[in-house]
Amino acid sequence: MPELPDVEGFRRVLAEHGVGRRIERVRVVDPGVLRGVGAGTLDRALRGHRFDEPERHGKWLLAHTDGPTVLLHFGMTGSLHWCGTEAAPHRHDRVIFVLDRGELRYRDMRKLQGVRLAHEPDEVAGLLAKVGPDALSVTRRDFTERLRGRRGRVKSVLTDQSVLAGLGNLLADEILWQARISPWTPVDRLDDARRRVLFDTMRRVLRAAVPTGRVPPRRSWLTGARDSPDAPCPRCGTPLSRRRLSGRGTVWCQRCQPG
DNA sequence: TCAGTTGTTTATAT
DNA sequence: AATATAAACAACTG
Repeated sequence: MPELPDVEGFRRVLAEHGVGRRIERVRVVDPGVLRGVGAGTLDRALRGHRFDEPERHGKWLLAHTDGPTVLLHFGMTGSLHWCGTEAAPHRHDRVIFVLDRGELRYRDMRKLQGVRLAHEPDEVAGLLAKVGPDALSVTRRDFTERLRGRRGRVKSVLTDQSVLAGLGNLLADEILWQARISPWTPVDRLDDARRRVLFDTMRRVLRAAVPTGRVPPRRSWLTGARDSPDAPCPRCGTPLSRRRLSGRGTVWCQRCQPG
């Protein structure tokens, strides 16, 4: 699930239940999700510290404390939950931050990404060095600059986290469908007007999705149709087209998005 | 049994 | 050098 709006939802969970709370201990249920840090080190580094206001950058969640920072990435199936200590364990709880009030649980079925630890701000910067500007806070000027001079298909560029951070497969398809731009369009063939439409549409889709904490399945959106195999375009009724683009299942409307 | 899945990295080819 | 593609990672569903 996790794309920018999902991770923004996890940030809110952490902001609501974690900020100001003391970390009593860290229970690593499955060390398979730890990246570059061991269970003992993680626990010792965080014990006694309190969570500060968290940040999100693209699909990364930065769980700051008054000591180190924990970096969470949710891959395709991760999530973050708060619950009381007595709550039943979930099969896919991998790391549990035991607080002085309840627990924050990093849950993930597939373990494609995981949990990192940064002792210093420089270490955080190092881990995010290759990540582009956040899709929700990037300016139109910066957005345009970053698209200019790139080649390849517009969808591949939009989902390239080093160009722009936060857009995944669903969001990219949705934004391009709403902007009436074919995902197969070479990005260097977009003129100023089309780039502006793309930017405005991206912001509109993100702003609609973020409060829901997901990419919402709406009837009037492509998201509401793409899961049914023979679904028509919600806008014009034309049967939707499906094909793989850079290895990802891609859905678009040939009539609304010519190219 | 087989294909597919909302992410990222790596190897290989162009 | 930059892009494109496939595979790998791991777990599960239809």
